[in-house]
Amino acid sequence: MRITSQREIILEELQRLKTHPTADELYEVVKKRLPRISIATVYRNLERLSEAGMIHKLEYGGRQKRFDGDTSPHSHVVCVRCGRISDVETRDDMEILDIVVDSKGYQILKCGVQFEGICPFCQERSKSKKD
Amino acid sequence: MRITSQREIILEELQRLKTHPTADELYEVVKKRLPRISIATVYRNLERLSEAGMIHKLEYGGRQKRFDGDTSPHSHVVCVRCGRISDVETRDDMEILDIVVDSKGYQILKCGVQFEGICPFCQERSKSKKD
DNA sequence: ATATCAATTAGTAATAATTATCAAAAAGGA
DNA sequence: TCCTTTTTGATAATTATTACTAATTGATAT
Repeated sequence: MRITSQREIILEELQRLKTHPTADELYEVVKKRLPRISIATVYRNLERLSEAGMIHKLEYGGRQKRFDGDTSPHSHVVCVRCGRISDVETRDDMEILDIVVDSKGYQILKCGVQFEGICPFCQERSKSKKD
Repeated sequence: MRITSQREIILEELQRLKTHPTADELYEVVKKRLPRISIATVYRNLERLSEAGMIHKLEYGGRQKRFDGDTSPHSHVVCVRCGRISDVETRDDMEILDIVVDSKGYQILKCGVQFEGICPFCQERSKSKKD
């Protein structure tokens, strides 16, 4: 993957923001440093960077994808009204109620374990395509 | 909320399916019993029914929303490739590894706690609108 | 430093999913 | 039955994202 100024700055700005921005929110920020950048470049690079594991794509809440420049393991809280995402601090010594109370002012409605993986159909598809 | 045949059948068919269908998948199923139904009616009712808490709207994975007619507490596994969602059995006597192994053939990549709530901004907005 | 060539870009068109609009139809009382 | 409000079907509009293409750029070999 080649290094371009667009790619570098998109990554830099995403890592600096702690807000889990949408593609267009990040576009507005990056545009201040690269006024001629295209929104398509932002989408493309967010996709490539997340494929490379350098950032995380968050597909919870709302219809817009959000992105996280912090790839260290941590939990999120999603606003069911506006789709905003914030980090939730979960240390080993914390009770679940401490987490809920300490959750950045969010009124917590629900919490649960979320699994991500590859379904049997997509596994089968990968095998036949040998990728 | 008035009872219409469209609303009844949408709810019935969603509760019968265990696949967490998208709106258009459910539309195809419902059309067999109500051939003249509009896709907009399906979208509208899924929204109303989930506001009423009679079904759950699942906004994980992929760009299409999925819906669950089973409102009892349970966990999900999301396919990162195709967005398919399946239930995950999590009994109190199960170790996390049992869950992972027993997860309907999914190859589990990630699991973590997911919180949902209302962010401070949306709480404030509710107050001023008095709803 | 220059030539080469695949990767990447800007700009924009196309697509996909969902929501909005509106006149007509149906629901649930009075 | 009549009346009012909700809901519907059909379709237009919107939103978010992806696809396309000619031009540009980055990395490498010369």
